[in-house]
Amino acid sequence: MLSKKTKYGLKALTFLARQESKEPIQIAQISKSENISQKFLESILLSLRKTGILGSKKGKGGGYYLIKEPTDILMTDVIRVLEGPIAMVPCVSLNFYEKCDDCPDEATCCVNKLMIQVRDATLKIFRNTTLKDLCV
Amino acid sequence: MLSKKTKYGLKALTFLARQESKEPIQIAQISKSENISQKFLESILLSLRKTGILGSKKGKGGGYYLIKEPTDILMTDVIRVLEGPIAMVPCVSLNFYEKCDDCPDEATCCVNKLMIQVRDATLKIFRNTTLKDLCV
DNA sequence: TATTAGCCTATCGGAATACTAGGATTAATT
DNA sequence: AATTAATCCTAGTATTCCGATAGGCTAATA
Repeated sequence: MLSKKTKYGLKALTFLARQESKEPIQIAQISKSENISQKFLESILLSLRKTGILGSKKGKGGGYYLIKEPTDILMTDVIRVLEGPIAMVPCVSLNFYEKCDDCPDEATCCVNKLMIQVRDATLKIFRNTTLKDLCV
Repeated sequence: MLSKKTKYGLKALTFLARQESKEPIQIAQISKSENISQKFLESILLSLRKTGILGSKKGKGGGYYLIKEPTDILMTDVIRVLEGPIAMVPCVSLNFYEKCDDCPDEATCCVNKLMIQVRDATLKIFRNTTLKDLCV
């Protein structure tokens, strides 16, 4: 299940990508337009800034803005920041790999093989989708 | 993230599918072979029985067994019983649809469109995978 | 210097997850 | 009939995570 954090994050990013000018947009404005709790959104945007997807400006007239062009922002990056691993099981995660403690051997694990397929299919979509594609 | 319930359930089903005879297998045996807490496994197998994927025999010499051939047991059915919705968001779920309360219009929702793609890709895999495929 | 807006940490309630306990029930064996 | 072995079933618990909130701090602008 997709977390609200990810959902809200994607909505906020899309909102920013739809702006014509590149002036900073305030949290309050995004929060109202997209029906998102302002304080919660605040923490989401903060994490997007810390990972280099968003830029921010403090003080009066401040807000958040996209650092890169929407066509250059890949879903793989966004999802990994917001949701964490794309894989459904740590033992098939490319970026967040962890061995299962109950599994003696990954090579013969039925779950492992199935989840690799799912991971690859999902990755294929996220790698081929940019923020621009979400704006349509 | 895949729940342990689903993971254990898949392992147990695969274990049963690998058996040569169709005699009932006891929970204790599966639990030991697959490193799964017996009591937890008990509740998982129970739900698989209630949804018609497994059969059981009570009393001495009892246990669980597959009702259908492994080639006739689809991942779509197993996953839906164990994990619930395959979709990552209720608003794109085929079997567990729910409207989002924060979304005014699904047609223009950026998350919706993306998650439909993911759902379809995942469904395609689960529809083309049977329990037999997991046994290899 | 006053105001605005992001920065940051801490916390909290509720829901879901991952189990666990213990008795009831059923069936085979002795 | 008694014993044993297994599932059935309800309930409960411990822990973790999620979504959200509170409140002060810092930086930038007017």
